[in-house]
Amino acid sequence: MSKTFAAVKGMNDLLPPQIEIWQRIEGIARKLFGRYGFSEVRTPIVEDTALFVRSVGEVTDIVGKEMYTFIDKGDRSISMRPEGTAPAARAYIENGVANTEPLTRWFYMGPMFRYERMKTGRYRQFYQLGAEAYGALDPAQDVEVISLCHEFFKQIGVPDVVLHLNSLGDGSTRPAYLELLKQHFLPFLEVMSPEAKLAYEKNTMRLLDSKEAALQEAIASAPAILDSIDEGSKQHFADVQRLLIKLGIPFELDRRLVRGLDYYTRTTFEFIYEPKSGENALGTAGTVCGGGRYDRLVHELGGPEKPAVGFAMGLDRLVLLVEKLKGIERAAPTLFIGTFDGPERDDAIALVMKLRNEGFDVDFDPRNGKLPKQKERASKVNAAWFAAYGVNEHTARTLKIDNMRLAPGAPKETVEVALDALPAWLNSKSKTPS
RNA sequence: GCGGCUUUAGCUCAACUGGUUAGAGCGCAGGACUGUGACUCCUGAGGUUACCGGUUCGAUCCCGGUAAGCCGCCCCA
Repeated sequence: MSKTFAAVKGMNDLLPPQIEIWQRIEGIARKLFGRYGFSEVRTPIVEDTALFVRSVGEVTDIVGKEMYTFIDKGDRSISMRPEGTAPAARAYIENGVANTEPLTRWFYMGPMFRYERMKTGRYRQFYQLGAEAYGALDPAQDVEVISLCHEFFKQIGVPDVVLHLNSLGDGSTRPAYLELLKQHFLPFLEVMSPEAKLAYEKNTMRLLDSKEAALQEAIASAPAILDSIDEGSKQHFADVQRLLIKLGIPFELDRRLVRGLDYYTRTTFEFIYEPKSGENALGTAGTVCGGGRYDRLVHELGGPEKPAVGFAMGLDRLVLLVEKLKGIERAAPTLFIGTFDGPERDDAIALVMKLRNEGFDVDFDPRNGKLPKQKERASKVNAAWFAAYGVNEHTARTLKIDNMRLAPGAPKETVEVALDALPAWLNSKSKTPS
């Protein structure tokens, strides 16, 4: 016996029937994002390590300890992308897109890689769907992007996703605010865990979304960044809220929402799954989408001064929710054709292929076998209709087609359709899957 | 990275305080019914009890290690 292999920890096979959920979600995304004016881009899985160090931030966990980094044969430091914003920005700059159009709206979907401790909905190879809008400073751009997320959750059928909103300001007032925060948390240094102390030193704002029990009181009384941001950002944020209300998109102001990546400025938001009743299938990993404005990133990466807003959604979590909430809707053939031994079998097979090539969902059992078995198979794949094709049908040029979606015990329903009339008949049936 | 829990058939789970052919339901395969599914009945296949080691006359059960999965922290989508 030779050794059997298992997928690398944290990386999963996506197989039928679950894959159908992925395809459905991705299909909805392509249509909806397209309608919002966003075009798809695909960037490489790996990038120069320095790209992520510069954009995501050297002290973040993502860059500090979670990247899959290696030296390639040309002695370059390469990293598998841990997120999609930096690669998109790199592509935007490298291809000089800003020179060809003043406003650019992109979306991407694909695998990202982070070496993390696994949990439900959190894997080392995970899938993100993200959007980036470059070139508009106007609050309308923030709101367009948020509206896109909002509508997307609606269309894929995931309710109870709550929009949390905050603003981090344009950065000019941040040093002063950080000083204020440090003052505030100073008396609590003794009760902090080592991790929290580290955060205090390196990334003080992160303390605001810590779940440490000893810090909850300190967090509740901490100064809000919203109170110390610059006037321009305040006005911007007010406009964003006004527009959201106009669009009927509910939101909650969340002063603790700071987000981890260094590049965020002004508006930041998260969509968090918060079911009103019952268990939360995602536990504490309820953030299903995170995003915001990053007006300086493009310039900091060597590009032109271009403001930008974007977000990234974790598809793994959404698939989990859709599966739990709606189950899996399998694609099913409209018509299943049973075959027999004998010369007419070739004609039956030819008929199946012809109908398929004309655009109909028609299936058969390539193993042939007994007719009851074939009909059982038709039932298993949830075919809507079943017809045998043998010598009788071949000479009569007519199929007797049984309805396979009757309630158990209901009287049989059989229709006779001439072979020539099959395409027309299928056309009338193909849009009625129970 | 830290703390805790878990792992038995393809799936969901059993097996008294360690006791010798590890069971069930679902699913899968075949038959009852050689040209018509579902319901019913019968039959069958499928397990080194995650892996490695220890204690014991004897381990699915107790102990240790490893791996994978789950919960919380951390982090984040």
